[in-house]
Amino acid sequence: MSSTDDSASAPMTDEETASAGFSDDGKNTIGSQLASRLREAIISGELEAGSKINLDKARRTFNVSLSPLREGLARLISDGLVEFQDNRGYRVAPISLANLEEITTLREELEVFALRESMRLGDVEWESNIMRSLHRLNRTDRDASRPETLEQWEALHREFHLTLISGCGKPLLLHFCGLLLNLNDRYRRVFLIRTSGDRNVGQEHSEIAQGAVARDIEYASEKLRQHIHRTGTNLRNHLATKGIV
Amino acid sequence: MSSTDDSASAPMTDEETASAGFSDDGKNTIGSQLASRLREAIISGELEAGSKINLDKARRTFNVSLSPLREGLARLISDGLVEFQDNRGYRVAPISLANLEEITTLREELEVFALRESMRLGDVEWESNIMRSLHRLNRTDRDASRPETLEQWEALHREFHLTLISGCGKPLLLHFCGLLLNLNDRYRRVFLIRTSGDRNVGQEHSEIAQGAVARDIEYASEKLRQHIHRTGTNLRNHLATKGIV
DNA sequence: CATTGACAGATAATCGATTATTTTTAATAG
DNA sequence: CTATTAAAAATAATCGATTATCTGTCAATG
Repeated sequence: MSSTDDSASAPMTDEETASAGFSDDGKNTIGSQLASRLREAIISGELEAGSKINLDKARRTFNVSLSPLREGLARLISDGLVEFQDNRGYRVAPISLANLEEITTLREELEVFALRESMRLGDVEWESNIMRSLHRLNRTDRDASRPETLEQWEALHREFHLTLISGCGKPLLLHFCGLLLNLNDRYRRVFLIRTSGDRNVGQEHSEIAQGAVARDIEYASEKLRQHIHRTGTNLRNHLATKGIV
Repeated sequence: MSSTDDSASAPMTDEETASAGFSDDGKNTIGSQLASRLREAIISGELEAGSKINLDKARRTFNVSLSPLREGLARLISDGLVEFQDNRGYRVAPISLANLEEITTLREELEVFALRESMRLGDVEWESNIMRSLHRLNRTDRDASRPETLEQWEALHREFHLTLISGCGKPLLLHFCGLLLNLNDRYRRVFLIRTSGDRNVGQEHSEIAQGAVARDIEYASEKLRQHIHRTGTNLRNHLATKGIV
C-alpha cells in the first residue's frame, strides 16, 4: 500500500558512481534494500517457491541483523511473495496451477477494468507515457541467454502494463494490479524462457497501446484481455510440462 | 496475504478463564496481538486518520518493545490502514472522499464478481454458512449507544459479507475483498452512527442472501451492488457534512 | 508395536542499548 | 527582517544478546 522502493527502475551501477553520491532516491534503509533483493530473488526463482526461509541462514547470507531482515520480509508479505505464521517463520509463497489461474482471472478482471477507467479518465500525459513505454519495450529484445537482458525486458514490460492503467485515478486499484503483475511475473520468469511461437507479443502490445490512446474502449479492452489470457494459457502449459499441480 | 490472526471472532474474556489456559487459537506473538489492537484502534477511530504514529510513544502506550511494535505495524501496512516511509516512520492512513469512492467502486466490482463466482461454484456448505451468518447478523441489534454492541454487529456484518463470497474458490480475490471491507468499515465506524432512515439494511442483507442461495445470479448481484452503493452514498453524505475532502 | 512424554537442539520472538537520520531550534550573515 | 547554516533534540533504524517456542529424537509405557 505504501512502502518506499521501486523494484523496477534505477539504471545505475550498484554503488552510484563517484561524483557526489547523493543517492537519496529511494531504497534507503537496510530493510528496504533487503526487500528489493529478496523480491528479485523470489521473482527470479533464485529462492525456490514454497521453500522455508531460515532467518539465521538468511541473516548470514545477506549480512544483516534480524530487525531489517524481518522488516524486508514483512514487505514481501504485503506483496504476496512470502507467507508467514506466528512462531513458524517465513516461507516463499508456493506456486500452483490454481494460483496461476486465479492470477490470470483477476488480471483479466482488474487490469481490464483499470484500462477502461484509464481510457475514460486519462489525459494527454497518460497517452504520451504509454507511447513512450511501448517504444522502449519494443526496442528491447528479450534474449533468454543473457539474464541481464531478460531482467531489463521484464522491468520494461511491467512498466508498460502499469503505464497502460496509470490513468485510472484509482491508487488502490493500481496497487492490486501491481501485486498481480508481480505474482504473474514470477511464473513467467521461472517457467517461460521462450514465448510461444504463434504469438507476436510486440504486436499485441502495440495493438493494446494504439487502441488505448485512440480511446477505442472495446477494442483495447478485448486486446488486453486476450493478451493476459494467452500469457496465462502459455504459462499453464509450461507448468503442466513440469508436472506442477 | 497470510498472517496469523482473526480480528473477527473469539467470544471470550480477555484472559481465557482459569481452567487450563490452552489459548493456542491464534494471535500468539506480541506482534500479532499488537496488530489486532492497533487495527481495532484505527478502525474504531481511536487513532485519528492521517495522524503520525510515534514509535516511542506507542511503545510506552502498549508496553512493548520496538521489534513487536514494528512487526504489528507492518501487518497494518498490508491492510492499507497504515502508511510508511523510510526514516520517516508510520502514520495512520488518511481518509478522503476520493478514497471512500474508490473503495466503494472497487467493492462493487470485486465483491460482486466474487459473489457471482460463489454462486457458480459454491457448495451446500457455502449456502448453509450464508444462512447462519445472516441469521446471527439479523438477530443482533446495532445500538449506537453501547460500543460493545456496535463492535459485535460490525464483526457479524463483516463475517456475513465475507461468507457471501467465500464460495468463490479464489483466495487472492477474498484477500482483496477483505482489505476493502476493512477500509470501508473504518469509514462506517468513524462517521456513521445511524443508518439512513430510508434503508432497511436487514432486509437488504436477507434479499442478497436469499438470492445467492437460490443461485439467482442477476438478482443477487444487483442487490449486493445496490447495497454497497447505498452504503457508499450514505457515507459520502456524512463525510460531506463533516467537511472532508 | 504403537503411543506418549521428556529432553535437546534448532529456530523464532523479544528486549535494551547503540547508531543513523530527520526535524527543530538558534545563531549569524546578508 | 529573511534566508542560511550549525548545533541540538527528537525520532527511526539497527545491532547483539536473551528469552520463548517449536521440532525431532528416543526412551518408557501400555
